[in-house]
Amino acid sequence: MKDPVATPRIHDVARLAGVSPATVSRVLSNPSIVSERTRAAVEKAVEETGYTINLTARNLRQQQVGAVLALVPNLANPFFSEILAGISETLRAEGLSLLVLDTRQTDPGAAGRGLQAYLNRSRADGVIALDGSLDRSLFEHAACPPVVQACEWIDGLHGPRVLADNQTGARMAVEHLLALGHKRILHLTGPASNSLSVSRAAGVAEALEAADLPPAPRIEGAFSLGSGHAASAGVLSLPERPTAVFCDNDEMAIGLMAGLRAAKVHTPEDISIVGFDNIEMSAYVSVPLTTVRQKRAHLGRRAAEMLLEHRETPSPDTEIILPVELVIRDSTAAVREG
Amino acid sequence: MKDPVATPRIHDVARLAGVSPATVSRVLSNPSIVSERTRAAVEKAVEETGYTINLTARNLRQQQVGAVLALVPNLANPFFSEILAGISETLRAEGLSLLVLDTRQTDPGAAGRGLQAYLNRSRADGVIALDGSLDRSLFEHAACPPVVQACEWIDGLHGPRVLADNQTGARMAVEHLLALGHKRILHLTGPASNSLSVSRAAGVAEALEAADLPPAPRIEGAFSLGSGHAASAGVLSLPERPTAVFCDNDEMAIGLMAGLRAAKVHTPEDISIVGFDNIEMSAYVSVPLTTVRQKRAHLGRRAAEMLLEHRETPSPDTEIILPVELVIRDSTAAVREG
DNA sequence: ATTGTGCATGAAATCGGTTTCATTATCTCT
DNA sequence: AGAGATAATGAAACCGATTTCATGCACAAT
Repeated sequence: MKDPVATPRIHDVARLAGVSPATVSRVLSNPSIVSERTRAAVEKAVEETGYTINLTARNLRQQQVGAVLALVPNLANPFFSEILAGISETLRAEGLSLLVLDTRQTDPGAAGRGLQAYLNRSRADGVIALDGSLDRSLFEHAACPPVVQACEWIDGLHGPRVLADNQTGARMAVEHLLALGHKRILHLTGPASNSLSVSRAAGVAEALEAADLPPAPRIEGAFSLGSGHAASAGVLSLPERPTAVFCDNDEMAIGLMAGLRAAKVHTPEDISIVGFDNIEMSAYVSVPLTTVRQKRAHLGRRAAEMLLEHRETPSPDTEIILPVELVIRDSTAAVREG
Repeated sequence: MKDPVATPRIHDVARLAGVSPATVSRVLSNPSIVSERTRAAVEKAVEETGYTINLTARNLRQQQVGAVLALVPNLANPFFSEILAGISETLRAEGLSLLVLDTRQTDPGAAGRGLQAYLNRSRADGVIALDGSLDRSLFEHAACPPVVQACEWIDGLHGPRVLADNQTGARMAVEHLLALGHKRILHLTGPASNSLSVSRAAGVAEALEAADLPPAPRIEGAFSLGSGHAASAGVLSLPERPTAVFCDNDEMAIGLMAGLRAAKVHTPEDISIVGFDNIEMSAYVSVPLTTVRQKRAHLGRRAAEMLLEHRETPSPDTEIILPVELVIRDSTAAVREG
């Protein structure tokens, strides 16, 4: 007693259409080389049987996987998920699947081990790395598929990248504060080793130097609401309280504002605040946030496109820098005291 | 001149270890049935060659894909990405990959068509559907892998589900408002047909009935910050302005507060607001939001576990309802006017 | 009429594992 | 010692497509 509705195979379609499996395959993947008569017959047979191709079999034969892996530091962070949305869009147009892996998820000790298993040509045709804190050695294996770095980058790892113009963004933010008369500007950074923090610090330094001002003091955060909130204590305890803070992302900026508000320090009257990223929420908080806009979905799309190109013709160290723009809202104002 | 560093195959390992490919395969997937001597030899050979298994080949033979597909309505929404994180965690422990698809991404017309191609046994071993707005017919095909619905559910679609206790959550929220003396309570809903909106409306009705109050008037939103913001106009133009609003999610609640604030209507003095979900941001907005907490990561984990069980022994219509809890913050206060 | 050219197609090899089945060696029990 | 059970292993079939290669045929050119 065999299964009465076993899913049809290419062989079944071939028999019904009175042709060989090879011909069916050709109709499906390269119709132009098949005569019109046969093509019609095969298409009819496909229709009748409800045949759908077995991708695993095709992939095995074609030595590919049909999927791209995205490595994100934190899936729960909307910042990354919007980039993912862009990646997904581009991949889908190519018929590729998107695999997602949260790099912070494994227990720290085994983190490398766990990841390594996924960085393999048999698991994905390519990798988009959104996490700059990973070790380059993870990717420097023969078995590792082509990698494109997006948004953040990994120290010393070669290969194509697509980044936002972090340095210019930070410079514009600080220039905006300078234009408002601020001179004591604090930089609330991400983790010190993070590539974003580094390049944004460069932008901050650039703007201050041009204005003949000393380097900005820094407080190190973790890109999270909580770390921004926690930083408020540090900001307020400084001997010379800053009149403005540039934050490495909007979440820290929002957390910081919440902390300052609790201490009766108002934005922007008492202190101006600038963020980075322009997350959707930034426009809806009680003091809409001045920030630097990155086009995240676009960044994701470009990363995916780059990966597809890179697979065809491996490009050495192409680097795409996407422009950013300053969005001025209500969290920045002219400095009050001289 | 052949490739000097072709990736090793199981055959190469077998030759080096002086055994057959079959034995190598056994060592890799079922070591206990191989003698200790041979096992050691094979493991040494694996080590030396740096062999990694070709998953596509294994999957073809084993008639599986090694991946689970998650369907999300909007990848860029943090609400879903946190559930994804939970799903990912469970899958990863099983060695399965997580495929992600944004269901709103295809052009609306072809939406079904595009999705259909992914709802196929050759693309995934199982599906976790987080989008209740999809049509059940998409899943009612022989070729569709087992489906578990999570968070939202699809009208008329059978199969296991894991949901938050939406009705109780809404009831608790409204009971909280009633206890504060509110009687004119408005319900800011998601799209009318959304399964979450429906069951939360039931909870609202339940609470009001128990208090002998008429049904709550409703305004329909779209679960977004923008739609919450837009709803403020509607709230304020009502002939009898409500003293409290229960919102179907935190984002709408935050958007609504922003809109009310702009109209100089203060929370909670002038109007109390309750949200749903307890997104991280809710604790950091200027008036920390009273809301209903769902454990999203946990929900994701349970959904994945359910799918794994369901694959082994298809369970009919198991439904898991996860408890929720009320988180009281600052956006609700006793009603001022009698 | 013969040879050459190109198109359409089928037979069979192929991708790289897993699994069945048969075989041999080893051990146990009477 | 011989029969039967058990364990370890290899040969070959298998998963389901794609692709190479060979073949047959129609048509054009000589």
